[in-house]
Order: sequence, then structure tokens, then C-alpha cells
Amino acid sequence: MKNTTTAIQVLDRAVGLLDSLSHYPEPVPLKFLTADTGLHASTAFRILAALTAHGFVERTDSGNYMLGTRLLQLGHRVKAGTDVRREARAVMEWLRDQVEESVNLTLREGDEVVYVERVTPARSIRVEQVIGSRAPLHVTAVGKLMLGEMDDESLENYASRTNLERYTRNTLTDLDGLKTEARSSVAQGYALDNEEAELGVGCIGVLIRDGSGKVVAGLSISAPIERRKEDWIPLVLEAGRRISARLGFTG
Amino acid sequence: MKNTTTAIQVLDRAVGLLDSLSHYPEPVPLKFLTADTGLHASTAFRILAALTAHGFVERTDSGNYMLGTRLLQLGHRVKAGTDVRREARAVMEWLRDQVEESVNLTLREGDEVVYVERVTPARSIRVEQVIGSRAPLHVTAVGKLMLGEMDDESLENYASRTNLERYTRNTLTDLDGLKTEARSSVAQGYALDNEEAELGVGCIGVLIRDGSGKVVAGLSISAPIERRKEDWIPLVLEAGRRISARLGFTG
DNA sequence: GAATCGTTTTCACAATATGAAAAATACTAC
DNA sequence: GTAGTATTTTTCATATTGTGAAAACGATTC
Repeated sequence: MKNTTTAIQVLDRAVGLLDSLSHYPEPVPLKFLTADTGLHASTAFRILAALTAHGFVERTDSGNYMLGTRLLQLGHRVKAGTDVRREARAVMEWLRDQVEESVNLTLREGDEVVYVERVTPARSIRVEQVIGSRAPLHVTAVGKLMLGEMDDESLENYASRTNLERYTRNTLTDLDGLKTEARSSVAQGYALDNEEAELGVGCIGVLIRDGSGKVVAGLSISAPIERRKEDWIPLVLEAGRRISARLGFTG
Repeated sequence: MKNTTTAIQVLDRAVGLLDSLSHYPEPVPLKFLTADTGLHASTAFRILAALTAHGFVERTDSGNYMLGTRLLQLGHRVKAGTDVRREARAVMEWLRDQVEESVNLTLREGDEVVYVERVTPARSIRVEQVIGSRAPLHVTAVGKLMLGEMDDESLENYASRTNLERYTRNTLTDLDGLKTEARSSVAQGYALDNEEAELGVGCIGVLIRDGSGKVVAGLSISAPIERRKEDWIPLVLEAGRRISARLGFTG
């Protein structure tokens, strides 16, 4: 567990505890948390008590710890991409119903995309992205489009910063290949991800633009690779156009 | 701004900053936050820097502060009512489409209900509950049902603890009236809220139970009072039954 | 009923967060 | 343009605050 360290120790520790908590599907005893974080029991206890008082953590009757509803509240007040998320929701549901696959909305954040909204179909085998999770630009359909929007220099900087880490055998790890792919994706208006982030998963992604023409998000279908159909491309393009239109884009 | 105070000062302050941040619809400059929280500029700055490093806060290009996507992530990992929320979603959408009004899912937390999930109709005038917001039991339809499930003593304790605070002229503020209403609501299987929490807003609520028969949540329609129809009662009951059934309740 | 394990409280200590002040940066107005 | 003002950021000496050892408490288990 990587632990970001800042100028304020308690905060680092508190965040570490929340982080640890978020990894458990069930409420956990103090013991587990001290084990994860390496904190002294009394220290962890004290911090958790404070977090509990603020509703960031809740305790079960048995005294176990879990994330608190205050986080739900704050999560819903996050402004990043508020407009896009609100406007996108209905269209995402429409697209999901057309193809019966998971549809995700992503925001760019630095060298990564963050999954901020998702709708899933009612079938037992489906692709599920965790809200808030991240992936580097070069391994996702939407990310490749974002890279394709950059000028050569920025793209090269991205490559040297991140080293184009390999995720699967299909990941584009050489600058030239990536550049070609990114450019042609932008040219055709959509990008594919052929198991480049995860084996077995294929995506079709497009960019979302706001009234000023700026790229504000990405929309993609994620499906088991053998179910993914290129026929869906027009649908994804259409969905992207609709969301962009709602945001005032007149492209 | 009430500020819960715990054994750990920095945490209180950090939470205060997040809280302040959550009240603004747009990114704000440091100035505003120091004004809200009363913190010294350098102190607020330092704490915000730490929160930013952890993704709890983000800064715009102009240097203004806003809540960060890390909160989205943690919010989605909150376990409270996870099962119910997941199972309820589809049924809530169905109900929303039947009546074209907002549908809310609430959890009980102490003497209050917390709104944890919501779907809204595509009409311009509609009731919107903020996810994470709270209301005392005696002013909501679902809450009255929860009160009706208690024994006399617990109900009386609730009344004396909370003083049955008045929200509108329709709020039930006397123990006897509340008791009668709560009991009969439970008997009929649903409760109405006739502008008891907010003037102009009417609700129809039912309880959700899990496999063990325990009440785990509440479901309600919230509509402008003049649009609310008693015809909807069977639909809400049906939706409640469906969700409970998904959780293994066999009535 | 003793022993073991986990949680909670207490408390003396020093490491940590603090805020005054200074430096840097961004605005405004003239 | 320049002077002036407001805001953000860095620095640093200080004492306040968070720390963790140890002890008290509470469950379980043997």
C-alpha cells in the first residue's frame, strides 16, 4: 500500500486508514487496520474515533469499522465533471440499453483517466469499472484519443514521463506505434481498445466536448472482447454527439 | 457552521475545510475558505496542500480549490446499505418511470434517515433530495414507518430525545398524534408525508426488508404535493416488495 | 477461574503542527 | 507602464498537539 506522505502526519495516517477500510468488503476490526497501516493500536484508535465523530467512518454494533455515509455525501458534491456527469447519465443509459454492455464516463486527470460514472447492463457477465479507479492514458480507448489531441511534443513528454508501461501483451509500448494509433483514432473520431488494458476486455471510446469545443470527458463501452461488435461504433459516436450537444457543443 | 470537535485538531480542521468546500457550487479561492473556517491562511494552505496530495481536494488552473475525485471513489466504496442500493437501483428507475417523480432510498442512522440513492424524472419541476442529507424520523414517511416498528418505550424515548422538532405547520409534534400515525402507517404498510418536512412536498414511503425480515432501508416517492396521487400507493408497495424480494425477503 | 487476545484510556514527552512574518505572486488602478 | 494592494506561498522558532508505552478494561477461550 503506497502511502502518499505530506507535511501533515495525522492526515496521511487518517487517509491511510480510510484507504485500508475501502479495501474490505465487510466491516473490519481495529486489528486489521493496524496491521495494514502499521500504526500503533492506540494511535489508530484515536484517529478512527475522530473520523467516526465526523461521519467518515462508522462502527457496527460489534465495534468493527467501515466507511461512513459522510463520504457518500461529499462524493456526491464533488464538482469535477458535474455538468458532464449530469448530462451524460440519460444518454449513457440509452447506450447501455442499445448494446447491453457497460458504459463508462471518464475524466482526464494528469496522465490518467478517472472513471467517474458508469451504467451496467443486467447480464451476469459484464465488465465493471470501479468508480474512482484510474488507468494511464495509453491503455484506454478514451485515453488514446486524448493523447491524439496533443501536439507531438506533449505526446513525447507523456511517453518519457510514464515509460508507456505495459499492461497486457497488446499494450502499445512504443512511442511510434502509439502516436500512429492516437492520430488515426482522432482522425476517425473514435478509438478501440483491444485488450490493451486488460486481457479479455475490449472498448470503444469517443471524446465529449463542451460549448467551447474543449474535451471535457470520454465515453466508452466496455465489453468482453468476444462480444464486442464494430457495429456499435455509430451508436457510441451518436451517444457522444448527444452528450456534447447537451453541453453546448455545436461542432 | 457547526464544527464537531474531536481529540485531533488537524482532522477537525481538515474536515471543516472539506465541509466548507462542499458548500460552494464553484471552485473557490483560499480566502473564502479561511473566512468560513476562521483558520489562519498559512494553516489552511498547508492542510489543503496535504488534502490535495491525497486527492481529497483539487485545484483549478487558477489555483482555486474544489473537492477531489478521491471522494468520489471513497463514496462509492461506502458499505452502508451496499446491497440494498445495488438491488434497489433498477426498481427505483422502474418506479420513477411509472410516476415521473423523484424516488429516494433512505437508510436509518440513529434518529435520522440518510438519503443514499435517488433517481429523478426528466421534468423541470421535481423534488430533489441531496444524497447524504438527513432528516429526523418523525418528519418523513419512511421515518414514521420506522418509528411505528418500535415498541412504545423506544418511541417515547425518541420523542423525548428529539423533542419532535417542528419543521412545518404539518409536522407531528405531539407524541400521541405521532404514535397513532406511526402505528396505523405500519398497519397499512405504507406512510404518507403531507408536507410534514417541507411545505409543498408530499411523499409516499414503504419499508424494505432483507432475508431475515429486518428493516434495512426505506423507499419513497417525493413529489410536489399537488401532483401526488394516492393511486401511486400500489406502485410504491409493489416496488418495495420487489426490492425486498431481491434481498431474500419472503414476506 | 485463569489466561489470552483485542480494545480503550491515561499520561509524560518530544515530535509535530502552528501562525507570525517575510517573500513571492497576482490584481487594480492610475 | 508603474505604484499600490490583495492574496498566496514559504520559512522558521515555538509550544501545542499528537504520540505510543503502559496499564486498565472487556471479551473469549481453555
